Amino acid sequence: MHDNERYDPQSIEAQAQAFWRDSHAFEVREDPDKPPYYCLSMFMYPSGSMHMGHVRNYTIGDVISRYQRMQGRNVLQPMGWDAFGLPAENAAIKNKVPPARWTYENIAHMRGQLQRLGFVYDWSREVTTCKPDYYRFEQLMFTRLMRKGLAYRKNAVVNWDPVDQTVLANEQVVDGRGWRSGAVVEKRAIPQWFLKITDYAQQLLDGLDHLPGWPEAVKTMQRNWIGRSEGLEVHFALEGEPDAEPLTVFTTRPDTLMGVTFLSIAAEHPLARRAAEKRPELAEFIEGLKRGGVSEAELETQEKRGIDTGLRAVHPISGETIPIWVANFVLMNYGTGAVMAVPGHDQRDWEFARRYDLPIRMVVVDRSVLDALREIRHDLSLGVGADPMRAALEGGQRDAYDSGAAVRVVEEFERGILETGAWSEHGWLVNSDGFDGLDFDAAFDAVAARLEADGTGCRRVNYRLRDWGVSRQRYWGCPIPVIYCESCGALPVPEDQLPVVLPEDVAFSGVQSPIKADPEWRRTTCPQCGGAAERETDTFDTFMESSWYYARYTSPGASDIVDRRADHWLPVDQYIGGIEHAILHLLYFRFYHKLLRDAGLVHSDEPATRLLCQGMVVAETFYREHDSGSRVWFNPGEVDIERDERGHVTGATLKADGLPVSLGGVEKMAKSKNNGVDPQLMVDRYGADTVRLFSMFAAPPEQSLEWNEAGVEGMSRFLKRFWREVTSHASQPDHPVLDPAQLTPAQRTLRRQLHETIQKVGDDYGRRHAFNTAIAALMELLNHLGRFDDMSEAGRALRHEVLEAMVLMLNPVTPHACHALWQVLGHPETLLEDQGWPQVDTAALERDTQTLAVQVNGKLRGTVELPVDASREDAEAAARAEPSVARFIEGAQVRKVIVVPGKIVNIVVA
RNA sequence: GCCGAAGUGGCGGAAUUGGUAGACGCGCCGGACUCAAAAUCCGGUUGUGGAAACACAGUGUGGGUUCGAUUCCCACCUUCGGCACCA
Repeated sequence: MHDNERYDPQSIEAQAQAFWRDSHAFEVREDPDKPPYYCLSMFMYPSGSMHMGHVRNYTIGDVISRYQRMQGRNVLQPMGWDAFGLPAENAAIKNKVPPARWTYENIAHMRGQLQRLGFVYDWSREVTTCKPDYYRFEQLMFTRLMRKGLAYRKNAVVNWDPVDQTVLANEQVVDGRGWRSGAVVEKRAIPQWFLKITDYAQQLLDGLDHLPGWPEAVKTMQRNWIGRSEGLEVHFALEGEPDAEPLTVFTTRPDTLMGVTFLSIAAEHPLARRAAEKRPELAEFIEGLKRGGVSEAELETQEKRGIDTGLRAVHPISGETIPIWVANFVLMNYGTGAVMAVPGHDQRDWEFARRYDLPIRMVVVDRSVLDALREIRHDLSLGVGADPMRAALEGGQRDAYDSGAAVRVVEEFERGILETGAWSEHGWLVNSDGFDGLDFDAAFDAVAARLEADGTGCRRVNYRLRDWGVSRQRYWGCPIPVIYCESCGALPVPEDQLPVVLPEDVAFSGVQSPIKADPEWRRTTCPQCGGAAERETDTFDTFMESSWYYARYTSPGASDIVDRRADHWLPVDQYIGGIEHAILHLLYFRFYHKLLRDAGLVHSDEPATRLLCQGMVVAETFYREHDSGSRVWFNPGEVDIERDERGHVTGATLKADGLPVSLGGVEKMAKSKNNGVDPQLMVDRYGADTVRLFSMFAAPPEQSLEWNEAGVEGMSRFLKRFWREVTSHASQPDHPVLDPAQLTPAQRTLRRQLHETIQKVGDDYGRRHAFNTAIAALMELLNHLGRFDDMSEAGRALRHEVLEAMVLMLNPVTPHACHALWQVLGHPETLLEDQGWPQVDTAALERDTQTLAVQVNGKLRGTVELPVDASREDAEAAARAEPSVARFIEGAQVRKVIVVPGKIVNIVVA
């Protein structure tokens, strides 16, 4: 039996955790009699020790899992390790430990931390992605994709450190320089493996419409990332080379075709390279563009620069000569690597044209300009085309025809386009030969028809999404299962030779991958001709492992990627992870599920039906500035906050010396600002339940959560109070039985509050995932109970009902305390095995009266208490009679009265 | 640069479908208990004016729609997340 007075989290938690562990309480099997529920939290990168972001993510998953289990579902909640990746290599260099050893030690430590927080996983399904028993199936899948033609090899650009002679991750490029060597990074094209995610672009887009349980923000970001656009491919013949391959561009604005004044191509475009052979200044310019990294943020924020290639194209409709420029903002891997420039109607082209003095032409106008032009045309009997219009505007005839106003409208609009900036809205065409007067849609169709008839273009759907480059030139990753043979080419490693094992016991200097440095490892024989051959030494992007782990959990020990058990559990019912994964991981995850489906391994279209993206954990920062300007950061635990008598923060002092420190604002918990709070320390100080409770209470799950130790103490106080309330009630010798029909008004009120709380908490946990308000409702209920000092038999019976329901409702968040208190309340069985969610007694919810707010002209002036069945007339009469209201309508004319039953009466007076 | 999100008391946040802004917690102020302190319990706490009743203002800024807007629309500001090799 537990100590009836004092709440001692350390011993309670040790007992509960031992029980869950020893009884294998959360290991599940497929059970035809119970509805399955698959609750998945994003698995852990084994960085060394758990941080608050993990605590938050996994508490959410654990609360949902335990809640769903109380709803009678067969809940699968697994955990694993996303164990390959760059940090292990960095740690290896720093600490002179092989990446494998560092990783396995971290996993062992962090697994213990998860258990100490009371997160209950089915550990029999644990996956560790750096082990051959996991990655052999990743290799198997890849070889199958190769055979299907969904994996292919092509050149792609990477960040190259010319000093270290190595490829750098974008993260390792700081201000355009290698993070270790400090050398200016270059772009370099090397052959790499790709998966054809673009073949699935339309499916990935359409699938979003069938995911009502995913946040709109994530779906919108994915839609924009996939970036479907409908437009035209336009072929511009090269001047003087009618038989050469034309320069093809893609445009979503065919209505602006007649406003093209130049073409822009990427530096890597074949035409640019060809032209550079004859023009040293062009070659130099292109060479200069190789400096710097490859990240899109870096490319897109660069100053827009370009150079004339000297090549000329022919406009497919007007036959005009159009110059071809190389521009640094044109990306080779988007569209065709070439764009038509319409400076009058595209802001980026406009800026480029102004900078290099290229012509700007107005070919689309708004309604008012179109009408003005029509007026001028009528008066002057001229067409809308460029030259007649110019003649009309410049010919000095405007006054003679009394069209000055119309002329000014046109001139002003055109001046805007020439001098202020591009007009990029849809409008009506002018200066466009036979297309004048057409609107966007009509022009689109007319231009498409014209080009298709001439063979100079066609309609086309284009996606922004690019194929997924999966090659990494690193050691600590899954080896790509490919063999290169001089005579047979690139071949998949035969299935019976998998896995291709990554050696773990290696010396790692950081400059070169040990498997690249080891000729023995590389050497193999060709599976086709039996001749000497070499292995691929690149490894997979770690997003490969995290794209299918959710499926492997369903089929532990399966001899294929997954087995039939996958369809029992999939799709995942609830997936939980950080918003930073909104695009990349979650798109690859969805893509991979479709690959598994098309391989016949699963029979659903999407991997997860509901998604919750939790926010970051942030904390206040504290620092002192040295004379040199450098800052020393102090952990929140080392600092005391000072306040004035109103509670405003006035400053902070360091505990160590009592002298002031500066406040640096609230930031994401990070080593660089030393504001990380160690979960382990918090668990040691307050217990896991308190840490879990605070992380669920302090903010709604999708917002950022500010860690604040005073708030943690508040949660500890609540749990102590609850513990005392239950234990002192349980110390009463007898247990009267509740008769709901025989209650006093005060008892009925408390019972109504209880059942309203049951209703709200269930809705908050299950539907809204608003754990913070669920906990607030339980706190309120405890406050009501604290004021309820009825020690009659009925009063004590009601208290018992309230406390029992509260133990059940708090159980998902604070399972250790509830495990103990359930027994304190006299239940011989454990809460886990036998108890469902408390039932709402709808009879207890009924009320006799309700409160209506009364407004005069929308301002609250009072409230009235009325029977629940009061009519609108009764409500209006009671509202008018209320003295605080009557004052404001006296002597005024009542224009209108709005009655919203059960809510409000608004009296509108003149 | 592009895509997405957020902004409410001293602080974290609540207000679920356009209907009483500030639930709940922290902090602070006052009180009880105590020789005292801690712990605990009780009360108060958006701002301004007022002894009070009460009045006025108030949800990032500026506009708009509505009987009524934290909630819907337009523009803007600030902060945060992502941008394809961090995971």
